[in-house]
Amino acid sequence: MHHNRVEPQPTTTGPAPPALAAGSADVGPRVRALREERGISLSELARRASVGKATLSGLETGTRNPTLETLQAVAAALAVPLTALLGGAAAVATGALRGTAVDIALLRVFDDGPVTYELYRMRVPAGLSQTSPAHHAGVSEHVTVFAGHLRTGPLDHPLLAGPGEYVEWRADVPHGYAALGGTDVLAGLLIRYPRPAPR
Amino acid sequence: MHHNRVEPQPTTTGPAPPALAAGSADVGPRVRALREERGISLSELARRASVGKATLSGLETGTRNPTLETLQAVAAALAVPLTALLGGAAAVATGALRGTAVDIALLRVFDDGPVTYELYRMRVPAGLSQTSPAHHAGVSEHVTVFAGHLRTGPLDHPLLAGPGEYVEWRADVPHGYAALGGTDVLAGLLIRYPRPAPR
DNA sequence: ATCAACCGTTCCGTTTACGGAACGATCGGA
DNA sequence: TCCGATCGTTCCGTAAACGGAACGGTTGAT
Repeated sequence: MHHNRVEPQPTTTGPAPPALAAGSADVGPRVRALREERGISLSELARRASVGKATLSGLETGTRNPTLETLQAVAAALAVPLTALLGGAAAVATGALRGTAVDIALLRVFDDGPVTYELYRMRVPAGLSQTSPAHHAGVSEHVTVFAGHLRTGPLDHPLLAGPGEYVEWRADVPHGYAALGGTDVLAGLLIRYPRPAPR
Repeated sequence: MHHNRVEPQPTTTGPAPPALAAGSADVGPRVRALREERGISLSELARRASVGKATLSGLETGTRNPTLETLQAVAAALAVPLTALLGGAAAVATGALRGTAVDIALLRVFDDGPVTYELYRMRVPAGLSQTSPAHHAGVSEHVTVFAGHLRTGPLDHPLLAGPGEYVEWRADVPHGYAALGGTDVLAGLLIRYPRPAPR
């Protein structure tokens, strides 16, 4: 590793960042996979991206710590979004796993002044269901179903949504999620928190 | 610029990649915005991310070309996905810079085997419209409208979608986005890039 | 008015990612 | 069986990103 100084922790202010494993950096294997998928050689890709073979070799084998510029050049030569090289990598600090039946991943938090939005991608395995306790007053949930058939919303007033459909409800009561029929449900979930706690 | 050698073009094989404007690298402003959103100082963020103030200053002002490691450390300290720092950056090889009318933010990339998905949140100001050039063959776009009324899709076969509605189309032709009526359109946009399209 | 604390930038020596040029290995065609 | 072409890795000098320390500017308490 590189700049992992031992940090005697002068810590004037903050309690220092969480350890957060370097993680997220299987960029090398990803690039190599994308390249081989296209059936082109390391030399050829280096040529197309206008980077040195040494650079690309070091990137793929993980023995170097590439610059943004290098990553951009390689992504362009592979004709993929730059972000594809960093892929599932995301591994956010906040990554929240909520319960077992529902596979839910926090995509992004928007802090729009007096309101906070949390955007999730949610997958409910076929036939499974899960309940969730009430949130604070004013919180609402907004679900867009992409695949499967979902029963969701307050436990005493459930809502149904199929592919392409959108439902929303006030989430200050206990609510649930259930996948109906034989297919998994894939959906986007947006939770709106009025007047949230900072951070 | 940095490694923009004049390229006498030995060109054994490929015709070399398109120029591809460095683009995509408004990383600095984005980091600064995220930091100020949280109300923390440059010094404080540098401390939390365990990077030098000089490094962070150079990153935010765009006078340095950060390494992946630096970007990861900063993203972690900001508690956002690494991809969020590269955000609208998505300006891919597809050359799809989406211009001024549509305010579009990359939320997340899913790399599911042979396909890449990009999830965006999109806002089209009331009354405005914008067109976008064709993407690669096989690329499709999927829009879920949350608010407002959107006219979108291929220029010669436009689609309409109101709140909660979902539309999709093949994006390998020129297409557009327009907000109808008096309200802004807020929508989720999912772009699907099928993988292998080697030369 | 003074001063300590902090801000963001700039300077500087060290570390390291960079491209080019080697290297041995592998593969086809003469 | 050569042998030229290309493969991916390694070596090397250069360019630049790095962290630390200084800088001047601003703020708030004494």
